[in-house]
This record gives sequence, structure tokens and C-alpha cells, in this order.
Amino acid sequence: MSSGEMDGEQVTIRHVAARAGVALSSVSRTLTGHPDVSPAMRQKVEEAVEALGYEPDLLAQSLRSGTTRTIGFIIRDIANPLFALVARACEQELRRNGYSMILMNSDGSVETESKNLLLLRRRRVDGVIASLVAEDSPYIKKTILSLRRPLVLLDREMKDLNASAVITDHYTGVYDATAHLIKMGHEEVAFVTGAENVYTTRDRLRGFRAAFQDAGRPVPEKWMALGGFDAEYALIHTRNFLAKTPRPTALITGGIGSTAGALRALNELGLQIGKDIAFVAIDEWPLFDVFTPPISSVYRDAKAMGGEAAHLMLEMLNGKEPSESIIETKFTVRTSTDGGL
Amino acid sequence: MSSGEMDGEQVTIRHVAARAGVALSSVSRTLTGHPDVSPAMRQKVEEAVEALGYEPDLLAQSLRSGTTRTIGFIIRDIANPLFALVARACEQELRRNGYSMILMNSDGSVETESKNLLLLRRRRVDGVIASLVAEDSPYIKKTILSLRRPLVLLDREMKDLNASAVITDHYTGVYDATAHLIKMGHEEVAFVTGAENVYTTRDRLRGFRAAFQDAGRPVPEKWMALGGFDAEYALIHTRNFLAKTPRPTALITGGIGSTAGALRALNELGLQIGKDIAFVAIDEWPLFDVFTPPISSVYRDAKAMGGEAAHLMLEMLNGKEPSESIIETKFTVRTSTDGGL
DNA sequence: GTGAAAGCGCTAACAT
DNA sequence: ATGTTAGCGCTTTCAC
Repeated sequence: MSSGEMDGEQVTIRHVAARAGVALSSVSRTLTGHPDVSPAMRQKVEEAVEALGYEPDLLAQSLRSGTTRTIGFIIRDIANPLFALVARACEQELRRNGYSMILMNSDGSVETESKNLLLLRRRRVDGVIASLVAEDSPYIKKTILSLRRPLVLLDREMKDLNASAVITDHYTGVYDATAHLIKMGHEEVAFVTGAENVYTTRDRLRGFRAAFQDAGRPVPEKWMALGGFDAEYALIHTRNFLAKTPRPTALITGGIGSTAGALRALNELGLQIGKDIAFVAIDEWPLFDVFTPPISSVYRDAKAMGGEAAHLMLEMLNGKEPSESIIETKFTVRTSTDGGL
Repeated sequence: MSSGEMDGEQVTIRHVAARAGVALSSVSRTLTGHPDVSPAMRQKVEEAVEALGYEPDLLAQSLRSGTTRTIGFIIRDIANPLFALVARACEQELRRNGYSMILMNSDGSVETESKNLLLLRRRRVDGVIASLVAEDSPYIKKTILSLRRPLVLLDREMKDLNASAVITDHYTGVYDATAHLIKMGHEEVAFVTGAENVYTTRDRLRGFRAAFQDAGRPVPEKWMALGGFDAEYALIHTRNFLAKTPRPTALITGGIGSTAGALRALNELGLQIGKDIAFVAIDEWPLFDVFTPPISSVYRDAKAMGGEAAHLMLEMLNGKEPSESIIETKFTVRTSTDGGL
């Protein structure tokens, strides 16, 4: 049989040794590819392994070696389509290199995130890849410092952590998008997204402001809603903004959830994007290509982000120093940026 | 400190025992809540644990106990928004019960799926939750039988496996959707989805056929494309069908990927759903509520699926016999089912 | 080249 | 109520 078990009993290296009539250590040597193994020995061991369906216990190997070949992946919400793409690419790359991924959702809560980090440490994962809820929680920072394992951050900026990071250049994409709106004649551009306690928002905001400044126009600070990446927040604040008179003539949403919430609000109010209001989404929903009208967007390659995260992790596991990897963004004009004026 | 390490050395139960001036086993007893522990002992141990920042090693506990409090989750593709919702709900429920989830994508390949199953076994996971690529692979079946751990299948029907299953009642939803189209006057209804080697497709097909039979109409067998759940397959076959003369007047797509592919094809051909062709999607994309026109759909609760999967797993881990849980589907008429005739 | 034995960190007998 | 010891399955000295 090949199940690694007989009669519900696990087959251990002991059984193999007994069956082959050799010592435990010889079986281990043979299986781990030690050079000092005679062909005769190899033969006997392989026969026994085959006959018993022996399979090394990764748990025991881990305890012995101190390495689990396991990476923790902490994310706010795996149901965010962008992060699902990141997670998929990351898992694939880690798996190709012999690592497994333990997935944990932090549900947008620093407490859960913290608990997850501690649990991963107790599970002795070899490293952690995380998209943190916030950068300004001293508690999380302390927890992270206590991890003492390679860490890769996704789109976060934190000092003194000795961590690698996959950083998105939001600035460029958002700058281009905003400049385009300004060129079309928009002054009252609303911006709905998450809070400034993450790099993501700060870098986008930097691009947004710079575009206005470079155009010699005042930054429309009153049309900024920077409170949450969730759809609910965007729904409420988009609704709010559009109820005012005068109202914004254009809208930029930062993030998958914000876009969903804003589109819901617009739908509810009967406002058509690309006609009643100009609209730009930062980050693309998977189905954006068949939306009507086609949505102008700031795109980034989620697959590359996941691959890079895995790559940076593997490098650190190989003893390299932490480093950063930059992901580009690209603004694409489609028809949702028409109208509004 | 609270890191569980000093000078890079892990703090073990040994250090705690030494510091507290007691025996190893007393520390263990105190920490595992054994009744025979004096208040004085508890005091000493807790002081030492606190002072050293001791943290039990889950790996060592696992080796000892034979249980890892870890569940393997195998899925075709975590970037499928429906499955991402399933995974999220499942992870949350497992986590609440002290289990962690190891996520593996099978990338639609039986080989990868098989390797993943074997790896999970070697990792000594306590159970596996899986959405299998196919039901008719004898190799997978053998691998599964050799798992000898609780197994929960998502939307799959396999005999003699002693597994629990979360089963969707696709029949009802698809029957209603098809009956609606027939009532609207459609005879040439196309159906684009995955292959019949999974329950999902077979049950949907059953509903599709039954609706025609009950209406006394011939089942439009020639408009069936049952080859793959991926968007690419749907794109090609939708394109194909619509190039014919006469062409189908209505289209049903089964699954997230199929819907995406079909919508792409329709977009490409300049055909508007709800006008040039009647359209029903089985399973909803997260953003469907803001699509124009609103898409008629067969809905199922992905969150409930994930929760049920976790629930069935936890029951089996508590020694209960395998069982099934049925998830309902509901057809909702929106405007995409107008037109086409 | 092979075997015997120690030990990774922990828990559960078994003593006392 | 507490201490001593064996052992989970494995790898790695250390002898020979």
C-alpha cells in the first residue's frame, strides 16, 4: 500500500529500518541523500519504503530542523479580488519552492491581526507576508518586532522593522488620472478612499495633490473622504458628496471596496458615470473590461505583486538582506471620465 | 520581553522550569490547566513564563499529540470571487475554533491537486476541505482514500469516500431560470459551462433539461458547450454560437469564469444583454448589483458554503459521522433576461 | 559505510 | 501535589 499507514498506525522510519534489517540512521541517511550510502543499503531501504508506503513526517522533520517550510499570509480580506490575485500568485510561487501558505484574514481589525501574528509565531512559520490594517499601531509594531522572522509587507511603509516590502508607485498613476480630469476642466474632484494611516492612501494623495498644484489649481480638500477601504464607507460618503450643491463633477475611488461602494451610491442616485459625473477607479475589478461604460482606471499588476512578495520572502530565507520591490501603476483613459461638467 | 526568545535562542519549557525552580512536568501541567496544581506552583510558573516571555511551541505539541489544528483547503483558484468568499467564511469559522487553514490552489490541474493532497498528508493536517477539479479521476480517488483524515467536499459527489459534503441544489435555480426563458418564448437557449465530470454541471444540466421537458419542448442540445469553467473556454464557445445562423436567442452561463468569458464575447460582438440576447448568469459576481443592465442570476450564498464546510469539518473532528449540507439557489429576474427575440 | 544514542520541545504515565 | 522518565518521528553527531 502507499498510504503511509497500516491498520490506522502510521508507518515510521522505525518500521522501515526493521523491515530492511538496518539501523534507523541508515534509513534517514538514504532518504536525505547522504553520500555515504552503499548501493546495497539504498536497495534495501527503497524496497522497504515502497513496501510499507513510508512517508516522512514533515512535523517531526520540522521539530528537528527548526524550519517548517511554511509561510504565514495575513491579509485584510481574501475576498477582495485584487488581494485574491496577489494571494494566488504568491501561493503558486511559494509552492513551487517547497513552501506552503497559511492564510489568515485579519477582517480589518488590528486585534485579529495581532492575534494572527502571534499564532503564526507559535506555529513556527519560517516567514510572514502581510498586508497590515494600519501602520500607526504601536502594538502591532511591537508584535512584529517580536516575530524575529523574515517579513514581507505589502504596500506598507514602516521604519526600523528590517522587513522587505512590495511597494506600489501609486503616485504616478493617480497623478496622471488627476491631471487628466483637470485637463478636461474639472476642479471639484472628489476622492473617496481609506485612511492616511497606510502608505497606499498617502502615496495616492500625494499624486492627487501634486497634479492640482502643478496645474496651479487649488486642491479640493473638502471633497476628500479618507476613512475606510470598505464599500460601506464609500457608499455613505459618495452619497453625501453628491447630495451637496454644488456637487463634485468628478470622482476618484481608491481601492476595490471604495469603487464598489461608490458605484452603488451612483447607481442608487441614478447618476451615470461618463455622463453625469466623470469617474476614475484606482485598482481594477476583474470584470471591468465588460462594464458599460468602460471605466477609466489606475491599474497595477496584482499577480506581479504576489510573485514579488514570494520572491522577496525566498531571498530573505536564503539569508539575503531585506529589500524593496516597486510595482508600477498605469492610468488608462476610457469613457467613464467623460461628462460631468 | 515577550518574544519567546532571548539572544536568538528559543525559550522552552525547560527554561521556565529552571527559572521557577520546579520540574518540567509541573510547568506543563500548569499551562495545560491540569487540576492538580497548587496556587503556589501556579504563581511561580506564571511569574517565570511572564519574565521569560515563554510561548508553547505548537510544533512540539503537535508531534506529541498527533494533531496539528491545521486544515488543508484545496481549491481550483482562489481568485474566483465566489470561492474567495467561501474561503474567507471557512477560514474565519475555523480560526474561531482554533484551527488554521493551509491554502493551496490546484490551478485546475489534477496533478497539482494530487500533489497538494499528498503534501497536506505529510504535513499531518487534521482534515481537508476541497473543491476538486474532477470527480472521475481514479488517481485522485485513490489519493483521497489514502488520506485517512476527515474530508469535506465542496459541490462534489463521490461514492465510497466516507466524506462530508457541501452540496448546492443547482437544480431548482437553473430550472426556474430556464422555465422563465421558455415562458418568455425562447427555444434556442445556449448553455455554456464546465464539464460533466463534476456534480455542479450535472445538476445544473438536470434543471435545464427538466424545464424544457416539463414545457413539452425539445432540449436544445446543440447549444450546449460543456467543456470548461474558465473564461477562455466560454469566450470561444459563446463567440462560436453567436456566429451561427440562426443563433441562440438566450444564453445561460454556469459559473463565475464562464460568465466573464461570455460577457467578453458579447461585448466584442457588440451584442447587448437584455436587448439583443437574453442572459442569465449562474453564480453572482460581487459587483453584479451595479451592472448595467442588471443581470438576472441564479444565486447561492457563498458565505454559507464556507461556514458549512468548516462546520462539517469540525463535526467530523469531534468524531461525528460524515454528513451533507445543502445550499439553496434562487433565480432572480432582472432586466438582462429581456429581449433576444 | 553503518549502527547506537542523544535530543528537538512537549505531554502523560508512573512514581513518590 | 510534584518530580522523574519515556517517547512522539526524525536527523545528526559520534563511535567503530
